[in-house]
Amino acid sequence: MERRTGNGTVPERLLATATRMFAERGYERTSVQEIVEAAGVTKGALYHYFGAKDDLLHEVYARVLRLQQERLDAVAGEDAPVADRVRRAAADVVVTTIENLDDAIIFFRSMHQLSPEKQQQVRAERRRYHERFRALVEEGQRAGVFSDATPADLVVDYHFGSVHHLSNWYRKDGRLTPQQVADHLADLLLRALRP
Amino acid sequence: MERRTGNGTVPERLLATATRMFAERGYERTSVQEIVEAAGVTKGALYHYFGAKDDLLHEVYARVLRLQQERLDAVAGEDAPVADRVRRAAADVVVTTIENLDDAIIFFRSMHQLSPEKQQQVRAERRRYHERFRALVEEGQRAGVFSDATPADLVVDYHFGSVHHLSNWYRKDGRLTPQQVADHLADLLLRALRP
Amino acid sequence: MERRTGNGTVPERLLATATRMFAERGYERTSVQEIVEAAGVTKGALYHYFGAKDDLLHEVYARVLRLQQERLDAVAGEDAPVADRVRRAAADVVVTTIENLDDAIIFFRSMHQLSPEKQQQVRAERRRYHERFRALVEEGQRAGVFSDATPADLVVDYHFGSVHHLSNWYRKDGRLTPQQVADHLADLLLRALRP
Amino acid sequence: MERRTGNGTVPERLLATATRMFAERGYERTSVQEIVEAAGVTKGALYHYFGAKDDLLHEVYARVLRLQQERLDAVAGEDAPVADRVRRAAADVVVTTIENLDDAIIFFRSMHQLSPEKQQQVRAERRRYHERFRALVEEGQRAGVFSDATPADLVVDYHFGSVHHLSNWYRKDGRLTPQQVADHLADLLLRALRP
DNA sequence: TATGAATGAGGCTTCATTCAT
DNA sequence: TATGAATGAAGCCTCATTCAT
Repeated sequence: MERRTGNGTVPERLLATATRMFAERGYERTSVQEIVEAAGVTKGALYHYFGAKDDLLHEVYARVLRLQQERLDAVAGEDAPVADRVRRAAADVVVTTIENLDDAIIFFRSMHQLSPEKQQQVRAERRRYHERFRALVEEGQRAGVFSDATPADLVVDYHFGSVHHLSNWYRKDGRLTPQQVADHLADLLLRALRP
Repeated sequence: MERRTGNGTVPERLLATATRMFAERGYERTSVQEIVEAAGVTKGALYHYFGAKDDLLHEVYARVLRLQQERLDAVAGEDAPVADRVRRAAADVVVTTIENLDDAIIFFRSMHQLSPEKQQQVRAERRRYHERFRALVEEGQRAGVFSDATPADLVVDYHFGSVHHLSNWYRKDGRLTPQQVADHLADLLLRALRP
Repeated sequence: MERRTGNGTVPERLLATATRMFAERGYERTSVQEIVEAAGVTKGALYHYFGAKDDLLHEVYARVLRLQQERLDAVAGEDAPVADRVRRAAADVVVTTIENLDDAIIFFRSMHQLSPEKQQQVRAERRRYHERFRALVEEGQRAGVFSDATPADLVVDYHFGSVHHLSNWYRKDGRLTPQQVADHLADLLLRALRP
Repeated sequence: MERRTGNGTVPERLLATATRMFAERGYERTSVQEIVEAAGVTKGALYHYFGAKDDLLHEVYARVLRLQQERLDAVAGEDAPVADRVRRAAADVVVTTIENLDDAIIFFRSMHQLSPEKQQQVRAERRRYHERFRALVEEGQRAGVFSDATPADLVVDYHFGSVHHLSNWYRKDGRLTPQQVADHLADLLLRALRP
């Protein structure tokens, strides 16, 4: 039976603590000892639930990827004009990224700390996400609602660059709400795609 | 007098080696021992020229920042319509980023490994660059050649996100040349800014 | 549970070994590597119990200070004429210093190797000891059993100089027993204090 | 020809700088690099004049020992009652110690940093000094002007303990002048020796 | 006389992981 | 399920000394 001493189960607490600390100081600068102390458990407990330190990191990636893929699949599958779906997908990924900014910071900074196999796996899932988004853009280009001056691949990378970059500049206490930022960035994308 | 064994002076060789290795495996996963072995010198020699491991990292940043600021200042100061200058600046930063992709990979991934003071310094210089670029966009907005639907700040972050992101997807052996990528990305920016 | 291989627990063995080696060769000339080898454990074990090399040194100081303060407090609080109490305190500190000569050697030679904070702390406790002893001398001066030709402060430093100096000349195999040395030194002090 | 760039010749400047730094931070915590920088010369220059770092330390010892032996020989050889000569010798060593407090700090703290041969040599010269002083005390004991309750050896160590200890408590800005301290300490010694 | 780049050995500390309990 | 003492490898850095110039 899982013990509960703070909020959530032990593995949940460990993952939440690790996420926060990895985002604050970086993966390599956060020791296992510090994580277990902050989570209020012992090393033995951590190794009971996670085989290695980088399993914690991998869990963060898995969580982010799962969430974003689900959101994209949902939006892409809606019954709406393609331009609307692209706009909503573009804005949605901004909002969820901001809402999980710690995850995003880790995501774009620590991937090379994963073991090669796990990196491979993460890259494959990211590609799947990219492909899905690209398909949406291409659908719009074929339909003539988007300019096809720029290859869809590049368009996707263009937009996702700005999403990654959020972790470098967005501040919770800034003057724009997550939704406002999302609307602006989606708007820039749509304007760039105007025929 | 500086000794030469191999190409360049010892500090040059150390910096070049470190740059390559930091880009390949990340700063934390590259040991000082590995750097000096690859550069063919001893640890003592490294510490004769660099006070600490993160001085090597700081040098990479200084080099990138100096180069990009110079290029931007040159382009921004030209005697040409503002839209042309923005397009050239936007494309130029893409080309120089691709030409120094190792630097870029390091730049966007390892800044938090710098000591707090060095981070401060780098952040200040980045801000200066950002401000210069933003001023250019605002100039275009005031002149009416660019839409002012989006705050100039956000526009700059939008574009620079895509520049940062280059280090995640651009491959030297891909099908687009650096100049082609640059033209596409600058074009996307300009299209997004159309009134 | 604490492991035992040899005499005492691991931290006890480490401290005993370090004390001996610091006294023999000095703190700076004793490496952590040598300590753990002599104690039959690994470096990791040492750092499991002591946060830094100078924690070992600090422990020596803490032990000496605690012991001497306890002895002084006990003697000073006795119900006996003040001259007797001073004589006993003066002799007692000589005996315990000789009985812990390694500690004493370290004490008077290595204090400046402690971190500034730990030095501060040690200094504060030494002062407390000094004050207690000085109060005793002043009591005798006020009572007229001691000459007040010399400030009590100086008297205390005079006597303690000879205690410190023991670590420079006393040899276990010399012709005087610890008690004989103690009696002589206490006698010198009391004779110097005769009105 | 010896170059002069600051005050004194290069070797003089080096020795003066090293003395100050050894006293302030300790021998081991002062690097050769720091000494040469503070003295305004280069490493090559230091090694031109001194064969090794610990030659600097040895010079400090040689200087102290030479000076004190000269003073003691002069006082002891005077034509005056033995009690007066002892009092003057006892006071004189206090004054010269305070006047060269840096030397004294080093002397009583760093001897074990010398090479074994140099330690041996220093010990031999100290013994010579000790013997001369002891002879003086014994002369007084035989003459009946001093009590012989305490062995002369112990009397000398008693007094010299207080001299060593000066480096632990004496402050230039304290309320007693060097001469006052010297008089008090010599007085304590003479009072202790009263028959 | 002096330079200062370079050496090479060694110093202290950190840390992910294991394992007997 | 968990503990936490212990391991062992590796990490960054310091420094006295040498030597070609």
